Amino acid sequence: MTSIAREDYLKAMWKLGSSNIGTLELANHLKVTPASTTKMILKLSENGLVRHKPYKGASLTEIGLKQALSVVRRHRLLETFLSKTLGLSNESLHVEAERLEHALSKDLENSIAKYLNNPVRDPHGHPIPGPNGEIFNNEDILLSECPISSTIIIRQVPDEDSEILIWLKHNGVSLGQKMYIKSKNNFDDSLVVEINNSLIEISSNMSKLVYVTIE
Amino acid sequence: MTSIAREDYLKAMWKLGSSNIGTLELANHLKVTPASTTKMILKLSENGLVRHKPYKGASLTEIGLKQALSVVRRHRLLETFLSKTLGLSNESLHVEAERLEHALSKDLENSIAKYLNNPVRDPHGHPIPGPNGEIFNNEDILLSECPISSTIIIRQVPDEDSEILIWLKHNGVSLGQKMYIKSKNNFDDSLVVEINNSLIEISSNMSKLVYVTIE
DNA sequence: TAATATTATTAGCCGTGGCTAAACTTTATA
DNA sequence: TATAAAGTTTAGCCACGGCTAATAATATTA
Repeated sequence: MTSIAREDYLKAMWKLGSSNIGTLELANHLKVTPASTTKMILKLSENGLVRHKPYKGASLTEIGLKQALSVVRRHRLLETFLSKTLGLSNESLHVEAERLEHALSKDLENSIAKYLNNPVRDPHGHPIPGPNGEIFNNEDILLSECPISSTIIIRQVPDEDSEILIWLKHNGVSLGQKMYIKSKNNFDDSLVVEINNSLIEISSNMSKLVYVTIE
Repeated sequence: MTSIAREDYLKAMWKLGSSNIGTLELANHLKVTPASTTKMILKLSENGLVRHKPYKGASLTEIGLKQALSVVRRHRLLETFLSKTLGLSNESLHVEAERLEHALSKDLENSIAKYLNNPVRDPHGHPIPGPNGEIFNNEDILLSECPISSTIIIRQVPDEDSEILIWLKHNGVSLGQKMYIKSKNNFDDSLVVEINNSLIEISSNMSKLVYVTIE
């Protein structure tokens, strides 16, 4: 009744937000056709994991959400585990965890969590849901929404799309890093920030993928 | 074209020996019906991984063998890795590795092998095939075949069937352990061995599952 | 050797999770 | 508001990997 495909759908829905997820949106995210997506949504709906209003969109039920968070937990624990033991680069962590997350038993999940001292953030700074789906209160805000002249600390970077990760690394942007926001370009919303006494420009797209706290 | 099921068939065939593997035998090992097994054998045969003579039995081709050994390598590396990092008990290692082995990328396999310094034996003493299927010359012999009055060292214990593992542990039989073979019962082939100055009886079944070297 | 038991294969079904093509809603635009 | 475009669903196909029931080949044993 659970399967890799189903877990992938649930996780994708969780990533796409809380309600009214479009079939096309979900299909694109999973790289399958909309027809396949509709079919799966109906299946998950029958099983009480998803709410679905035809032509209007879908969303996770409580049970579906819990299962989605279980997958996310396994994913992020695996990233943390592989990072700590093997020292894999941040760019490769995601894709490896993506394959392994479906094969992790509850026992092994528990062992890994214990080994890591029940971490609440993964190597990208993302919160790791607890064993019952509890997620700590996440007060981080998007870099793009920070006021000018504030000093901020990088808290979360994406785990997918390794190009961005490589760009970030190349420009010395890593978790825990402090930056000072110098100015914002009103035309394209790009930022100029000071980091280690040097100035770098951060595009609007980029600044919408990075979460920070204001110091 | 590869899949979990196919990998399971290949690995099972490897375990069952080199040639003329019966459909029923394979089916029982995999806990599927003989009909399913025939079907899969035909598929694998079409793909050049298996040789098959109808009603006569099946065996792995060179390519099939290589793929089987790749699965075995992943399995044994995972057991070694989980044992070293998480300190899992020998009894639980097998079942966890069984699930993960199919989700291990070549990259991650390499990382783990490197991390472990390219081990040639897993925690049960089984040889770990190399990245191209090379397996070191295994000179261990079955405990059941040792002459009386020989001193031997335990080299390999089963990784499945945790009852046996628990019995072994309970009786102080672990890898590297020395024993002296006192006597053999000619009726049931059970052995009496001396281990840490105490005598234990080892049934014939058991002694056919443990590999040793003679000191 | 003939009857029987064992083992293997074939035929045909099922659920899963993809796909394409066609039909149907909803939304946007002229 | 009528039409076009975009998004969604349905219908029907396919490969995979199970299953049962029926048939066929091989082995055993009387």
